[in-house]
Amino acid sequence: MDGSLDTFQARPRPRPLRRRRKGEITAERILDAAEEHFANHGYEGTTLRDVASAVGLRTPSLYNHFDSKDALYAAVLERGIAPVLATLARAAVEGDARGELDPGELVEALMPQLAQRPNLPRLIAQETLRGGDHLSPMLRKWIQPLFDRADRMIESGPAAKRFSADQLPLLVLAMYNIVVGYFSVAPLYKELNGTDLLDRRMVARQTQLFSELVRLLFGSAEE
Amino acid sequence: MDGSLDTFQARPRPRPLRRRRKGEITAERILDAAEEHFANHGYEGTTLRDVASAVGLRTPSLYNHFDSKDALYAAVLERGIAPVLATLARAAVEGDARGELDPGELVEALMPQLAQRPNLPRLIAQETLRGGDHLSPMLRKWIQPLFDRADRMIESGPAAKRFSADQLPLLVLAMYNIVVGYFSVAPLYKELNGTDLLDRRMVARQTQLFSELVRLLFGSAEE
Amino acid sequence: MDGSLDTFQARPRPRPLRRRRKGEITAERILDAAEEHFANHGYEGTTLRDVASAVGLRTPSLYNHFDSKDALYAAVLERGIAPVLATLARAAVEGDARGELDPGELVEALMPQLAQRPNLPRLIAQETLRGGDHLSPMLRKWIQPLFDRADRMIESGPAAKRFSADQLPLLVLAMYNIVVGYFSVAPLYKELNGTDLLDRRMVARQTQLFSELVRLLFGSAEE
Amino acid sequence: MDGSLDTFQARPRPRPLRRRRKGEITAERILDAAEEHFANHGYEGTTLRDVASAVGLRTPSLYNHFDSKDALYAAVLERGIAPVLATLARAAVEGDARGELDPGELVEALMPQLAQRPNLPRLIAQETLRGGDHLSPMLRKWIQPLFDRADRMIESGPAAKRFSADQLPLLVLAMYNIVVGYFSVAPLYKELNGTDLLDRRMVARQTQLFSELVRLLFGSAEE
DNA sequence: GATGAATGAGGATTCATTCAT
DNA sequence: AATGAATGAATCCTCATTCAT
Repeated sequence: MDGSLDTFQARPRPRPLRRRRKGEITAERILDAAEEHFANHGYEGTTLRDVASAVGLRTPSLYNHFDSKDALYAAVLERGIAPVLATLARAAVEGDARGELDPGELVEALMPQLAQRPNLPRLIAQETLRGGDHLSPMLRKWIQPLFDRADRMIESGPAAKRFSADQLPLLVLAMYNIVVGYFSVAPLYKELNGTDLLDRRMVARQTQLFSELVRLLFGSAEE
Repeated sequence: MDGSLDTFQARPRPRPLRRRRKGEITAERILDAAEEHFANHGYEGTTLRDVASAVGLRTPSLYNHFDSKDALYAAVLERGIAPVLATLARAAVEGDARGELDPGELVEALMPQLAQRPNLPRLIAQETLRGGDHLSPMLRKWIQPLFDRADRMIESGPAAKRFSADQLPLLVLAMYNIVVGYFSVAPLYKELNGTDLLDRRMVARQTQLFSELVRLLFGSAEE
Repeated sequence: MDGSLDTFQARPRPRPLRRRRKGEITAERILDAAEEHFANHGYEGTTLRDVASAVGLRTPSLYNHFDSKDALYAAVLERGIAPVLATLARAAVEGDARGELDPGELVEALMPQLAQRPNLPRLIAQETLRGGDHLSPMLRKWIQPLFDRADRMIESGPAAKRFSADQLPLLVLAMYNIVVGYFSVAPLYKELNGTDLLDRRMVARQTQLFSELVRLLFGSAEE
Repeated sequence: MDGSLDTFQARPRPRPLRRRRKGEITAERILDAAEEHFANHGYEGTTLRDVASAVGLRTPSLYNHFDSKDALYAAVLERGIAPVLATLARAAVEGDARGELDPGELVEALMPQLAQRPNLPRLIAQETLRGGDHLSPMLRKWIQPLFDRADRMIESGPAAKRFSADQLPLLVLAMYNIVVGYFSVAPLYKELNGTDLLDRRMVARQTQLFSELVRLLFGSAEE
């Protein structure tokens, strides 16, 4: 439950948790800064100098930790997306176990996680816009099953009664866009409206609204 | 006195299409190419050489038509966004006239328009992600009232009975994200799933789904 | 005394003075603007666009009047320098005729002429700094005899008694620099001190000072 | 506590000159090359490629040492002008101390210094011609007091008896132009006459002539 | 592990010049 | 005679990357 790569990558080593080497810490700080810049300015809009100076380093030092700009980008994506996928996977497994998956529950697990790392969804949005052109193969590997699973989950759920089979994937897509879009729009929204969507209360409100929405659409028919 | 402005503003111009100056045509083609690249790769990810060579020109020739990369970008945004706003404005006016605005109708007017120029929503998404940082003041001027109007429309509509005042703006935002996201995801979706979201049938399906959704949420209570 | 090329080039044609073609007028205006810019910013610092727009034309139109930037530059130099040389030549001839040349007189003839076209000396200064590198051959042809004649004039004058033969050329050079420098410095001087060296009174003062100086150095010994 | 700062701040450092960092040497060589080109071709006539290749570098390497062409230019001016000003200042102080400043002495101190770096006066001439337009504020700061001081020195000197108060500043200007002009003309002079004004003997001769001149004009009245 | 220095590739932009209109 | 459009060449500058220290 400590997030980070471990949740995702099985568990290979006996955990050197005690004290991470200085280098590891630096690498982490680089990843943080890079995530921030990549999320805000996209891949091409981010220069290694930006990243380096955000960490208090000179550009060449980055190469002590990452092989290239591309590698850094991949690492950022990987580190960010892994725990999200883990969450989804866990929810799916549990749902399967219980025989039915409560989509509202899933939402309530996912939203706070994204809210804690709002750069993630924005990063994904950037990638999505790039349209698979520069899309890292890794991401492709992950998004694919995600959509598949979602489709299957829903086809077998109560939503199938309310919408035609044709519409179900589009519905999933819509939900996806609501979530990713919420975080993507946040900075602009704040600048325009003054309201900070990343504020805890706003996130809570959105989570509630969204889970209501999801239950309304996919949930058990009793509503 | 029927000088140049008329040619630009709407009117039954004397001999309109017959022969636009070669330069105007070129400028239009540049705008097309630029829209495509900006939508796919963002501002920084687009090079003037890309644009020029897509039009069959050398880079410096672009400067015969636009003052700078920035000016080109602004022109692309302006040309693209204007008609969309016009649609929205028209719908709003009609709605006001009738005393009530049917959101489903609005959707059914908007979606095909966006589908015809799918770069537009993607362009807006790019801008949104950039977070108002590079956001052209023009865009700011347009988005602001858009949100305001949507909020007001809804507050006075039947949705106000179903959702709390707090949630209404978030609902609007969600609708916005569904639309913009739909087109943003299209290329990637096609690459992953094989389904082309921009295909006429898919757009129709999405339009229908979306307008149902909108009516479900905002529409008259009888549903 | 009407300046212009005629004074210099003997007198070939019967003078189409009646009405110059529009083209000639335009050419003249181009020369004026070019002179201004070349004098202020040097050859490389002047763009044809600057010149053209100072005349209210577009760049390509210049090519209807001059073959190239270089040709324009040469024309500016030629038009400007010719009358000055004519003045000097006339003074020399008269001096020869009288058996002795009064340098003070020469100064008093030259200074007002330069003051009327202060761009000229600045242009020459620019050229001089370029050091013969880009120095138009034409200019070379003119400056050479100028120095020679000055040297001869002085060697045979009373200054030869007061200064060694070695020093005489340097003295001539100094006088040259005083004059050219005066006009070269003018704009900066105005900006720094507020005093406009090109003002009529200042020029008069400088002319008087300078001719005193010249008489003091080169003049008849009785002083 | 004798950490890093001491090494940086002035002090009898342990081994100072032994080995300047390679970068410092390169920067110096860049300054040399830039000075040469700026003096000969002016700011606009100088390309960074010229400078770089004169040092045996590629253009982008210059940016490891100077922030921009402008910054390089400013550095050249600063480095060149500082010692000259120091000389003038020293002379002024000594003159003040003795109660009277011998202008001849000043000349004899200044001329050899300029002769050693003849690019300097040419650089100043270039700047002067540009007329304060691009004139670095730094330069402005320096030239201003220079003229002021010169004026004051002379007003209180014996020259005030020989010339009217009106003429004194013009006299100072003339002296300035003689000096700056001498070096500015040198390359052209050599090409035209064959005589190298920068040759030691010529400089000596000019120095003598000039100091005679100065003494004649400003010096004690006994002449 | 950090960095100063160097550089090839490329990016936006300017410029002189040409040509068809 | 004037100009809109096009362009090769060149300019300043940035960037990712390398390497020696």
